[in-house]
Amino acid sequence: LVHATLAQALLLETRSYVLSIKIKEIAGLCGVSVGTVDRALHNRPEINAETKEKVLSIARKLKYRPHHLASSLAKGSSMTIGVLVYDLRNYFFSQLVEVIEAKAMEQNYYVNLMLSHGDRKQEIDYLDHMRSLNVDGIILVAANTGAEFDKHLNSIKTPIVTVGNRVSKRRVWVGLNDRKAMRDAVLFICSKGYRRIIYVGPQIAAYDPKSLLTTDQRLLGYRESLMENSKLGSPRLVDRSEMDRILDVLCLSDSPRTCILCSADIEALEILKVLKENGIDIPRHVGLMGFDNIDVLRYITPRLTTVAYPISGIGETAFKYLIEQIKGNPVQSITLGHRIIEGESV
Amino acid sequence: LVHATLAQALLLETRSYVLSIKIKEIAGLCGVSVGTVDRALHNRPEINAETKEKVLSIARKLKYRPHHLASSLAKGSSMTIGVLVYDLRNYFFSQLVEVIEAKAMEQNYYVNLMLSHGDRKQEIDYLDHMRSLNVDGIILVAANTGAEFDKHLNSIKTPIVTVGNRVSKRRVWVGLNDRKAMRDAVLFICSKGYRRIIYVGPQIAAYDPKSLLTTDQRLLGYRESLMENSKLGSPRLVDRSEMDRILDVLCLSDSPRTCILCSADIEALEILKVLKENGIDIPRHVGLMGFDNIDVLRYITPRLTTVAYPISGIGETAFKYLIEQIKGNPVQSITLGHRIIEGESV
DNA sequence: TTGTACGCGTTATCAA
DNA sequence: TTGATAACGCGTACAA
Repeated sequence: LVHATLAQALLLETRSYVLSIKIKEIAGLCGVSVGTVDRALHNRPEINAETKEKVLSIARKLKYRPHHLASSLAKGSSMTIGVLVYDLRNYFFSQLVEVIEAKAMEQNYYVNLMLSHGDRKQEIDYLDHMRSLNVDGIILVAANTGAEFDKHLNSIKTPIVTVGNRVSKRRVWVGLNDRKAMRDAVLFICSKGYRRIIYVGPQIAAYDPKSLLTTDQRLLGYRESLMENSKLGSPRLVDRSEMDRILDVLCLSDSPRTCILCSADIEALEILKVLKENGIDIPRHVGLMGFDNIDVLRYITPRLTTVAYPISGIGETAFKYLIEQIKGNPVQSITLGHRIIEGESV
Repeated sequence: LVHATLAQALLLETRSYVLSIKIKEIAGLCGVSVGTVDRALHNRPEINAETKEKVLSIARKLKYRPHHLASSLAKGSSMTIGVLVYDLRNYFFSQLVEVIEAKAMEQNYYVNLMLSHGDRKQEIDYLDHMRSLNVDGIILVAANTGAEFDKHLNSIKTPIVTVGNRVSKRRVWVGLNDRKAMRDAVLFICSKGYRRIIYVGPQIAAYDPKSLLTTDQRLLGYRESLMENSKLGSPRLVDRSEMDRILDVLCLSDSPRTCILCSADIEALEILKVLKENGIDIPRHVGLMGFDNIDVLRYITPRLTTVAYPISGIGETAFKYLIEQIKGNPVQSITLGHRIIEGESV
């Protein structure tokens, strides 16, 4: 403080709480160089204990805070991971993000969350944006798939972990075997004596059997197991957008025992609502099965039968794998387990 | 291109798609200065049409993308707004964030979303972090309240709009009149013939009547209207954490007609579950009312009576007001309307 | 132990 | 119409 000029002393008085203070100003106030201030702030060894204490005390007094942009630019790293998901109203995503954020905080990482709304252009744009923010790694629930996009991801020289939707089979990924899970669902329904299974999901018409998107994998699982199981008849698909057709398709009067299998709980809830409104009893008149085990199911009656998987586990694993990659350690993809939750609806 | 050296030509071949290219490199390839490249990229008038075209074509070819950190640091602005909320599993927040993100995208703003988890220290830390990111404005659902925090917010020289919880009465804020809304809820319940109203909410014990937090305002509204209405008896409060006590408190046998009023729908759903499990019929044995009108209510039977308000409107308004502030236009706080949704539970 | 000076990638202000 | 150069705030190798 002895070196402080009048102007600097004044600055100490008035500027605290007003403008953010810079390393250079602290240096001026302490009568040392910016290098020394830096050494004090990052407690490096090469510094005298007294000067260090002086610098730190002034820094505290003036509530110094490093300017993150500047430091990230200089270091080429930002202690930040980018997280890119579709949408937050979807329980899977909000839960996933919560877990990742909590884990990141523990390890002093910041999270930069972006929403693609499932828009492929937007997704690419945000990924490029993330790169230009010097994020240290990216957790991605991809809307794009395929070789070209995979190549684009490679061109971003940042570690990436994909979650849920797979971009390609080579890329690091954390998720579950959606196809197998849906096959298990069909088997489960069968075991309960149903002889017809209708599938309801989004964008049924645009379904691509080669796609690695979870929705397509789920539909694929359903189709496959129906094809293999002759007594179930051929697959019957209803698009989410034509939910009102569900009653026609059911043709309750003459049908064999029927179950509606949904690509997601949220579809199942929508159908449940329609069925209730039409006085159709579940599971007496028709069975209903969901997928995801979203949290609100605990408030729904009848208890919905569904497929559960560890969302928190997926989030934790994705983060852990990302950190490993950032550290330079190689990691592999992992498939987490699923299980059927038997409710009262099948 | 004529000015490109061999090394530079090589660079053009191999480096595209590999590393991000910089303005300086484009300048080198085009044989112009960085200033000129900048003029071309930001199509400023002071540039020759030909050179501009040349620069732009190279930039396109090499997929130039401005480095956001560097540009934000230099400009002192980042075309980014910070959004700080509690938690994303809460429908109010996820919906709010979705709307803000959509609006921001329309106007070419990026969003940097952070989660405070309701932690006051964390909140302050993240706000400081935002400042050090040169965000142009902040939308804040505050966990802190009071004069001191208000002062701290003033010290951040960034436009701020608070949502929901008020920090102080002077600060720009968008929300609803929670207190009045809860008073209306009590009146509504009364009008249905109930003579006892029990209130369920979080942290009842820590309730501070001077606080501007929405939860406290809601509880205040309940207390006030009960005090003023002698035939309802004195207020009875049950903390969320002791939900199991609810049945004892009810004392269904000897009681006057009772309704449970909840600080939020999510509490009401929890109670609904308990009541259902105990075979208590709603609204015959007891009434139940929520607050928030969260989206999942559409799947719940009986239809829950609740208080609704325009979440999207709040988000849009908050964003609009923030942009106005960023432009330097003064804005005032605004209270949006609420209304009671009459279900089948009261 | 400390100070200097350059680099991070862009923007902006001068001269030329 | 251009180019050189100083910011932006911090990190760091190198010299002292």
